[in-house]
Amino acid sequence: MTETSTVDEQPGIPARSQTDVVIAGIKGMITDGRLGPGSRLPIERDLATELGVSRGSLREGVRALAILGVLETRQGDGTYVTSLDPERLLSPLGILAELHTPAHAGHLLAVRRVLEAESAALAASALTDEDLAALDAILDEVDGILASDPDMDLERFIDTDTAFHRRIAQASGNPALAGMIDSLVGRTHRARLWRAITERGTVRETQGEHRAILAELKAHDPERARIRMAVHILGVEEFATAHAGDEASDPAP
Amino acid sequence: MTETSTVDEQPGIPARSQTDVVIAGIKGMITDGRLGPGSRLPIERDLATELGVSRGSLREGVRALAILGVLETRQGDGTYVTSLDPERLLSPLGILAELHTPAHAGHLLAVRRVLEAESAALAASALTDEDLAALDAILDEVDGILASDPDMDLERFIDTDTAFHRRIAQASGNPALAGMIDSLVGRTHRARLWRAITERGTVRETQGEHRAILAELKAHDPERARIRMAVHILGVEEFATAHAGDEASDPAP
DNA sequence: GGTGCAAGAATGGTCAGATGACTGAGACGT
DNA sequence: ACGTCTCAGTCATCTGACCATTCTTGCACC
Repeated sequence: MTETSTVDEQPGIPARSQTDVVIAGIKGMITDGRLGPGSRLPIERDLATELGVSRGSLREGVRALAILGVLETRQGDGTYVTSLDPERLLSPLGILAELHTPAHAGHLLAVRRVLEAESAALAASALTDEDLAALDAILDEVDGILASDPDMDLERFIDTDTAFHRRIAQASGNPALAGMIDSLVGRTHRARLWRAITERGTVRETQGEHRAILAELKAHDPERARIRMAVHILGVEEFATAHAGDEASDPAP
Repeated sequence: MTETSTVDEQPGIPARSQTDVVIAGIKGMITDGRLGPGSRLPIERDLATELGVSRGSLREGVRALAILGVLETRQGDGTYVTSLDPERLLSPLGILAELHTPAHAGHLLAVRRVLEAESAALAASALTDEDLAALDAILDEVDGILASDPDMDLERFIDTDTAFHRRIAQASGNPALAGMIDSLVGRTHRARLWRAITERGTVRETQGEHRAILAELKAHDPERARIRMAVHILGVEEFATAHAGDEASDPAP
């Protein structure tokens, strides 16, 4: 049985399954420097032999690491280590945004509030005129959407909302922070669409709050930007906390 | 070819591979309410048939969702949806802590600083006498470790350090926040051990800072606790940012 | 009737082999 | 030099068989 020999070869790694052997083996290759960002792995057949597992088990382990953003497979070419950037490694965080239970919506929004307030504060000092013009353009587009009420394109509104938050997060200059916010904001489309549909008034309110945030960003005032962003998200957080028992009650700003 | 029929059955889901079909299919079962926390999935053979894929492809998809904390498989029993708690869904975040490149250590620490400062502030209002006694016991244990210098058990020191931060995060009352901190703190053992070994002085300094944090927590002063925690992590963040090019230079407080 | 144990059924875990789909490199033609 | 085609290499998928683990059920004993 190859499991015994594999455990012997890697003392301290309690391998519970062959797939765990694969995951631990590849992670070890990365941490010990044999593989780095962008490295190509040995072909499946050879790597399976090296790790003492079947090709099927190897594939299961590779698939797991792929969804974690560590590896990417290219059919016909090979399997590669990704850039291991925060954006890559944080993308699985979106599953939390998609699948958490309604009882936890408020908790998640509280985390977002903390992160996004920080990113707004950092961005206030870093935003260029070009960035600010781009943010202005996003909000101008929302004005256009609002002008077509009652036939507002709510899908488009959600997209602009996401773009607004994303742009600010990127301007923070911290890729880990931006990646985290991106994952938390970008994958809640369905719930936010639901809220926009059921509570039309929040669309205008959100736009007003976005304008207030942008004004402080333009003033390059970190603390005011932080406060504006925090209160923007706090409204929705309180809504979510109050409606934690409702079906699909996971709103977002 | 089953891929075509599967795409037809789930319009709007651009399935790129059979495993993607599986992942999207199971996620859909969760979001549309057919499966909930703790639910048992159909057996592999039946589920593969239902989704129109082979058992091997089904397994790859299940494995991917398992490592994301969405599913857990029990041999001989079946495959289950997890509790979908933040703790579960955030555990994959630890991969970021393990595999990010040194260039991003400072970024990650900055995120931790924001999150942990917030958790300290929340905890300051929520900590019970029992919690505070437990935190005191942790730091007393560290005093014992320090007393055995130069034969300090650094592994033990790292464990107590982790326990201290974890206990505070849990006391915040926000499981998403606690889960995130847990994932970011709990999986950086190797790098923190390296720092403790190479810079013995930081062990005493850390203990001093932990004592200061605990004093503010005992005083139930959210803002002072926030500041103490922030400056505690800021020191290491600045160290990491200054040594971003060094090998294994990912320290942590 | 209650308890414990063994056997069998159910189900996930693994492997091997075959075939299909895709990619990149090299050869060839213009 | 550039574009196109071919082929070898490699991942993607499927099938079938066997192994390992867990749970359920039946039976024996008290």
